[in-house]
Amino acid sequence: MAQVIKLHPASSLRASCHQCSLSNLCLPLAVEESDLDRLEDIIQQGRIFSRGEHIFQQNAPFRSVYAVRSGAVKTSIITENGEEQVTGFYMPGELVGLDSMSNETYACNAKALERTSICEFPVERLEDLTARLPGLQHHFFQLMSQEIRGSHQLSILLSKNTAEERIAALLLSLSSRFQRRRMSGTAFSLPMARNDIANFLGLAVETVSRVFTRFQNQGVIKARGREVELMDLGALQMIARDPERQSL
Amino acid sequence: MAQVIKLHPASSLRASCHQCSLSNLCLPLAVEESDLDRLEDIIQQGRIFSRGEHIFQQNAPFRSVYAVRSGAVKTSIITENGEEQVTGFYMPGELVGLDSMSNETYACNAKALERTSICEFPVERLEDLTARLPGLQHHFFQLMSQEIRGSHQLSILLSKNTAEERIAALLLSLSSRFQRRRMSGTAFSLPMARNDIANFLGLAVETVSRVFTRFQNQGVIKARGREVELMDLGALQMIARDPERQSL
DNA sequence: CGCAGACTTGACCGCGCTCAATGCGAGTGG
DNA sequence: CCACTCGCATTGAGCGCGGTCAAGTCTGCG
Repeated sequence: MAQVIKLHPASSLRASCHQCSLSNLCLPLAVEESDLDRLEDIIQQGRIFSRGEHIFQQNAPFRSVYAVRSGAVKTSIITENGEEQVTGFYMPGELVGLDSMSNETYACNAKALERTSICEFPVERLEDLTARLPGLQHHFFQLMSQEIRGSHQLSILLSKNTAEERIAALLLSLSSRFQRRRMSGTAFSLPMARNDIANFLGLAVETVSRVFTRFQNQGVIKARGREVELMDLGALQMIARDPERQSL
Repeated sequence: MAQVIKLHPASSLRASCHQCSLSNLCLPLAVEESDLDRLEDIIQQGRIFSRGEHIFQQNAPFRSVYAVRSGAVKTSIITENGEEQVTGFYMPGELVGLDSMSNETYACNAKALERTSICEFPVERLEDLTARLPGLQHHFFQLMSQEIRGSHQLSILLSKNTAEERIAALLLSLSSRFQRRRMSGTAFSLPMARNDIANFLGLAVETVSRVFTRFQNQGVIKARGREVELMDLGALQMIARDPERQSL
């Protein structure tokens, strides 16, 4: 079982919310510098999970929410008939586990898609803290609200859009999330397998594969394995946005 | 524009969170009696909306979340291409608007499906209060978390299940929500039109209609217009749950 | 080097969408 | 009271997107 890695003296780790390049994503701008110290006191920072390792498992007792620091995380639910449904992909700066805050147990599985560094927020102490820091409470309301809206967006995607539209939307979402981290928004490596993409988007793997090659033949993307290059962002946006697009 | 109705002296209105038969749905059991008084101070109670009237509109400045007291509410998003997507139906005791707490504006429209009574929670004052009452804060985290999970469930329904399974699941959801209010869980009147059901479930109206008649021919339900009677709950659960069901 | 898992490609078919017509109940006015 | 209309619901015919099944190919890892 992975443990908190202590490569540095505690003081160096303590300081890292301030230093962390993600702090304005994962943490609120609204949180004062002084409040940041209080937050850091309760956080377990930088635990490493290797590829395929679970961060938490469905139905395990709920203790913490988790921020992705590097790498990528996939969340999924095992339905009553034993099938897996991928509910989300989480990139650095994003919070995992907010959907479990109503329960005594985790509502989904969270698994590292690659070597991933995670910060842990124990909820019991977090709720004490949010009660004392109105800015932090507001931030958490915001984060959860965003999660709801994101999930609504996903529902729309799944219920109204074609395979091409769904995949274009996913590629654009990943693009903007890479770009937010000052990485290339047009050439990146997909952290997840085709299977996960298909499952997440409610498609068959074969369909995902076909759409990828179709996009490639149209010159919209280049893809080899998990390496993707978005050649024509405009075209992708057209595809994702406009169900009634005419040509190409 | 509808105004707060003042049929009773203020004192009578003031007391009604205690009296309200929904209080253990809409409000936390965790909230102490004494805290309930504080909550009541900030609530606008019992405003009436007639059928088709908006409770709030997408992109309007966000001020409040709303609890349904009687009637029913439909929320929807207008997408960039001008299409409507129904994101939820809200019954008495349920909170509307939680998906907007990350924003300065409402993320969706909320419309009364029938004559509906609504309690309003101004968020600015609510956040002050939740910061002082840990139980209330916890309750709101729970409510929002439930909303996320519900939306994930919807995503699964939309991405994995057939038309019959989706409709069976909706009927069962409505059934249990009516039952929670001590109303019949087997015979009720749908608050929404077929169109809304279709939109919500990502289906065509024609498909909804066909599935209703198919269910009826199988003796699983009786339906005439919006009046529905669930004849065989077990069968419905079978249909909703098990994609690999054999007979019937 | 060889195997397993991931990805691609092809052939076929069925669910659910589209288009179009009809049924039906409620509200309106002559 | 009936004729008319309008919105909503139902029913039918046809078809296309994407699922399923089945090979085949590529890739990485031991």
